[in-house]
Amino acid sequence: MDFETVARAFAELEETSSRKAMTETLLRLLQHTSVELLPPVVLLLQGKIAPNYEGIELNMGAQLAARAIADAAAAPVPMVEERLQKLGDLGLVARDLLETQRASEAGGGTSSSPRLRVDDVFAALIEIAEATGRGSVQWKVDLLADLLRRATALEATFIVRTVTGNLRLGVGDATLLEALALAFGGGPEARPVLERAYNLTSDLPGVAVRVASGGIAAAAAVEITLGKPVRPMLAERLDSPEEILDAMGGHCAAEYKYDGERFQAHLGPGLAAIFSRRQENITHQFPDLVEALRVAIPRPAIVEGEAVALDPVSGALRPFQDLLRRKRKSVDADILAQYPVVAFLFDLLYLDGEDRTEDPNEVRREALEALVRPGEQVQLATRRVVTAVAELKRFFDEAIAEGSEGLICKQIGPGTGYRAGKRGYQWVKYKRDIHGQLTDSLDLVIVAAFYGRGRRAGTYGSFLLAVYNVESDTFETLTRCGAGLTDADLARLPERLRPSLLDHRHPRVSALIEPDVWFAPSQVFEVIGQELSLSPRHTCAFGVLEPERGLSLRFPRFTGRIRSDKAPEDATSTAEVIEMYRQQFAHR
DNA sequence: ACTGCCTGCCC
DNA sequence: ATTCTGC
DNA sequence: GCAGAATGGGCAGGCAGT
Repeated sequence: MDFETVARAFAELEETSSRKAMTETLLRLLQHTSVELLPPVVLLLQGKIAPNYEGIELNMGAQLAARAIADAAAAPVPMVEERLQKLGDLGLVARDLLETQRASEAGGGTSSSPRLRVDDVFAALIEIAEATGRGSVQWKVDLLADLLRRATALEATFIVRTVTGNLRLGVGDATLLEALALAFGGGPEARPVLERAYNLTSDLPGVAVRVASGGIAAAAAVEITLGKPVRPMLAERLDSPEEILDAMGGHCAAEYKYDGERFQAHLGPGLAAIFSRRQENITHQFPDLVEALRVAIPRPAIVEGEAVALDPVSGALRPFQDLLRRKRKSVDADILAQYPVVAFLFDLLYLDGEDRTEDPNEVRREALEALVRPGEQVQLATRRVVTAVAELKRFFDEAIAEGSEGLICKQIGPGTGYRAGKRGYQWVKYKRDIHGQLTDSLDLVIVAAFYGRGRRAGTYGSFLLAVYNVESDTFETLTRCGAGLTDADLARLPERLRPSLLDHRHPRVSALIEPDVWFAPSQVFEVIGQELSLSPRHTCAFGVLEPERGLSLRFPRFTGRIRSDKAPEDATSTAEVIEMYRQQFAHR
């Protein structure tokens, strides 16, 4: 199969917004794909080269792709960057530059190289992924540049986007499953069957091959397998206990929401694997946990929990940032001692060869409690069934006091099986955003901006925001912010900010980050976030709490309010943010 | 040997 | 992670 | 409400340049 066929379908998908029409396009593509080619085609549609749990990475992103585009189109890298600023998409830059180059060369030898096949492209991507060691960065760039030279401008667009992990077709797993159901399952009725097969195995190319060669029956026969990660059930968010109990039907099981890393452990004879929320195999990060889980869970099982960092001295729970120290390739005895972790288990998906995902929530929890022999490193998530708003509030306060983020509230009763791969209101997270003594939001000064990508091409994508340091009369950066901005906001902001545009950093602004454009401090954004963290990149209170570190905001977003009533000097101050940071630990 | 840049992946 | 938008 | 695409902070690890 020519890659051009895939690229044409991609282009059609990109231009379509109707989901129905997109599914039709996908259907046609899939029907023209042989079973042998189905895995690469499905993976390319997912923008991947392997399922997540296989751990194959390109280790090539936008910067290296830009170099390859420059090579292939015989253009200087700055020209690539200049086009990127305008187009907001490296794939479009590749198309643009290659078209220009080829138009100018058209008179010369029109030796059209042989067409790229899907296999060629896929094999080249795998080769890029496999390149490591000295000289490998340049080798990756060379491989991609070669591929782009052999590609049409349209093909290059999607090759580049695949490499940068940003396909932007409007096609996700759900749309692909719908199309697979139509193509090989006999109709839309097959979708739930395929969805289930995917959610239980995290292996979309595998599901595609199964249904294409064995029909719907083969897909229906898919089962949970030890060693293959199940796609996790996810929670929606609500902000008040009233809404939550309402959504839950008056009662729910509330569990502490620990601020760590969610994991799924697969334990069986001769097998112990731990997967992350996105199905990455992270077994190597937690050798101690693997051993503790083996001891605590003596039977074949799949359990889910949260791994949380501990203070090695006091044993108290530590913030998420501490856990990140564990995210490494090799975890030796020093790291184990320095960054101990504890697991809080909260679900059971599989036990003694049996799929337990259809069991109601409370049945799974009871089975988990009966199964696990808790120890120092393996415990059960604190849980309480609540039936009243006041009770839920009290439990929430307890959770915060004990160092967790809040609660996950779970529906109980008939029909509350584990909905693998779904985000819904069967589980609801309840957590609090930052709130200081004086305000429950932050008023931050826009000091710079970054050009937008994708749908934000041609306007700003995010802003660099600062607090006001009263003593030094300077503006210190606290965070970038791009979430919460509507299309309307983004449409009018450039005009509003134009009078403040500067060539260089304003002398009263202190920043370590290099943005695309600078502004004289003038506009004030109202922003919320979950909590303040120590930051190596932001200058707010730099060096005050820790050497070489300032403060930043976790999960920042714009509230929609521009404080035109406030001057930059009326923004939240450095001192206030320091006080807020200290306040975070007051109730722990 | 040190440092900065880039990437991947947690949240 | 959170948020916005088109269907 | 779903699905997808925008956007955030921050850590380790690998490579390249010095």
